[in-house]
Amino acid sequence: MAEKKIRNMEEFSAVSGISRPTVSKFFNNPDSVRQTTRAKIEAAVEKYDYRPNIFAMNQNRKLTKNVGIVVPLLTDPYFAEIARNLEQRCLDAGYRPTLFSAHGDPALEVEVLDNLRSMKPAGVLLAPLGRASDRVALEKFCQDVPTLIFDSSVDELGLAFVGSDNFQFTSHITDYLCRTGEPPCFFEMKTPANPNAHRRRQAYLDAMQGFGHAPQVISVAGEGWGFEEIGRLGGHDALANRSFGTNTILCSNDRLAIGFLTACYERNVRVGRGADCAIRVAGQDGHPHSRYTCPPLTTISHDYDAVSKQAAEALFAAIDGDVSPWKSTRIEGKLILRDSA
Amino acid sequence: MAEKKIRNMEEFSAVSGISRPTVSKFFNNPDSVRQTTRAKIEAAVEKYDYRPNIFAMNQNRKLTKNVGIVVPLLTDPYFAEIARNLEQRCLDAGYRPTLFSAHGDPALEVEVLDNLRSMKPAGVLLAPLGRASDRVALEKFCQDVPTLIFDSSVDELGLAFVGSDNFQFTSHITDYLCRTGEPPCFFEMKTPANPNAHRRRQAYLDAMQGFGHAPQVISVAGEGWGFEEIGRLGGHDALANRSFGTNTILCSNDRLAIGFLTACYERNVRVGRGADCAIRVAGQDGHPHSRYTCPPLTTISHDYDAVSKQAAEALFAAIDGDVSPWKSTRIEGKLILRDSA
DNA sequence: GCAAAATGTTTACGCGCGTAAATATTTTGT
DNA sequence: ACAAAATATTTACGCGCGTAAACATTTTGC
Repeated sequence: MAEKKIRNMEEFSAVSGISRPTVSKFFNNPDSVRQTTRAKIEAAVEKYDYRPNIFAMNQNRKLTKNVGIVVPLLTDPYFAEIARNLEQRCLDAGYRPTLFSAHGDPALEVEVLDNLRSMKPAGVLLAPLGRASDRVALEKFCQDVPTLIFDSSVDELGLAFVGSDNFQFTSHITDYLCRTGEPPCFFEMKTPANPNAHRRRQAYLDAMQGFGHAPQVISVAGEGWGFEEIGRLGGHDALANRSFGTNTILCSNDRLAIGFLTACYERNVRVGRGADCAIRVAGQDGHPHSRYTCPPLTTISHDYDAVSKQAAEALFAAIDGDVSPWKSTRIEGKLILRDSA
Repeated sequence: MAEKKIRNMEEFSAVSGISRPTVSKFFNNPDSVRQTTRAKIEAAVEKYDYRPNIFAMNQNRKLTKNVGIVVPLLTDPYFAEIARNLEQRCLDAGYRPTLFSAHGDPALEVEVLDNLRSMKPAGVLLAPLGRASDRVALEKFCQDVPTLIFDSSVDELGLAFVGSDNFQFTSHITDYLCRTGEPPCFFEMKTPANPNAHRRRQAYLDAMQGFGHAPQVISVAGEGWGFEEIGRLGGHDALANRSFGTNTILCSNDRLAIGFLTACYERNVRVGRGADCAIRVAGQDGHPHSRYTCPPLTTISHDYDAVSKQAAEALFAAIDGDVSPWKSTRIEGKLILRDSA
């Protein structure tokens, strides 16, 4: 290092002893040049700390190495965690990931996609807002940009869908709850943000029927993405009105459960599976925080690794020209037994 | 809309009836052209949905409108929240923010900065990893790119520092705890990730001395960014060994406190300020999750709005040519009284 | 060792826009 | 209404790199 500063690929090609077009090829794909020349170029890169100008690079290439990662709400640790996972996979595959969040706002989601479009991304990993999304805008975007939908499915949008198997999630945990105590009531938002919630409710109803139990769904009011507060307030109401027919509550998701646990605490309702406990509470998602509630929350966890792996690989395959038809991949969750149920 | 597609600024200038250089000026700064021409261009933008190619735009401009926002760990809701705040302010000011996370890894932090450099950002808002950061790399970066440091100060790095007043944080909450019950013990990590922790410990020691109480610091082992688990494990140890001289625990930060509360729960230690409670626990940060612990966590909260506002404004001022000398702005926190203490 | 295949070099052009200079047109102040 | 100031237009070049074509060189297989 510490040689004179290289200003552009022309100068770099001079000092590296390799012609500019070949250098250009190298930066597009190091494997596209001979091993010996690759070594020479890499040595020069090391020595002169040269990097091609990304703006000039991307200007003429029809497809860049950019990949957009869009989530509905980055302040939700679940999305932050899956985004982190995806980001790493993009990096490992030689792409340049960029993170975006709609922050729960449909207008912002559209804005983000518009912005993304101008980056000519090779592909996009998109977790839509769900119900609130501007369907037309999403469809238009997916027509222009190879987009893989994850977390929350919207019809047959994009290249494919990869997410968790919400039916299995709820079946499995309902099953567990039924076999270890009273059958659960289902605690959910009346107007959930995304369609996974509907699947979970349906899976609950199916599972209860399978067991021959009468299902009971408690739907609480509340809009937006402040799930904990919705769960807390709704929990207070439901507990005050003795809405629950059994002593077991299955929440539609962990954030709702976290709020519900707070309501229980505030009402002095002891939660857990011990003899001295009044109710059992379970969540769904394997939220990073669920380990640290009091009591620690029994839940069924997304397989973060598997979801992000399948999603990333499917997108990369599509970018590389794979034109398999739309399909939906749903990955099973794992039950995490803790003290709350 | 729905006219033929405009391919570049040349074509756009034709249909808008304004010369290309003027159109170019407009996109650089809409206020730099006459109102009448601005209206014409904006009408054409609306009609043809044209947007200049950002790669071509940024190629020749010495300074782009890009702003990087770098945090140590985006999966921490505290950083996610402050990043969201900053992002919005950048957008409002007409910049193009891009979010980055070092994911707790010093090597990744350097990589992020390297990546950022190639984006020729007008400025960067950087919350360093802290102790683990590659000091030399940071300094070099700050020399090349106008960088405002926030959250965690590193000497007199960058343009300026904006963050919370950690001395005030700890003084204030120590004060509160002393006046409402037994004086607090201080619960912290032995090798904290960032320098704020040292300030907090010192502020605790000072405050206790001011009250004439004997301070007691419990430093627990643990590396990395899994604060909750460190707090939980350390909490178990400390409780088992009866390390606490008083019934009041002030945690160095909320995530540590959250883990500590879990340890209390697991050991059947009742937390709160009621007569039937064994200990009081308080945190520091106003973590988004602190409202939903059991019991809800008494803490002292960052003024997210004020920090992000001051940080963003200071950066924008510097970008606009303001060359005021380095300074440190520290913003006071607000006590949030809840049930835990 | 030789021809075929693979890879590299030379040359040349274009991408879409920033920007400078000279000139033309409009707006402003009085 | 007129000169001065402000703003637009015309013309032209350059940024740094992608990429195509024709050609030269190296590598590979047998």
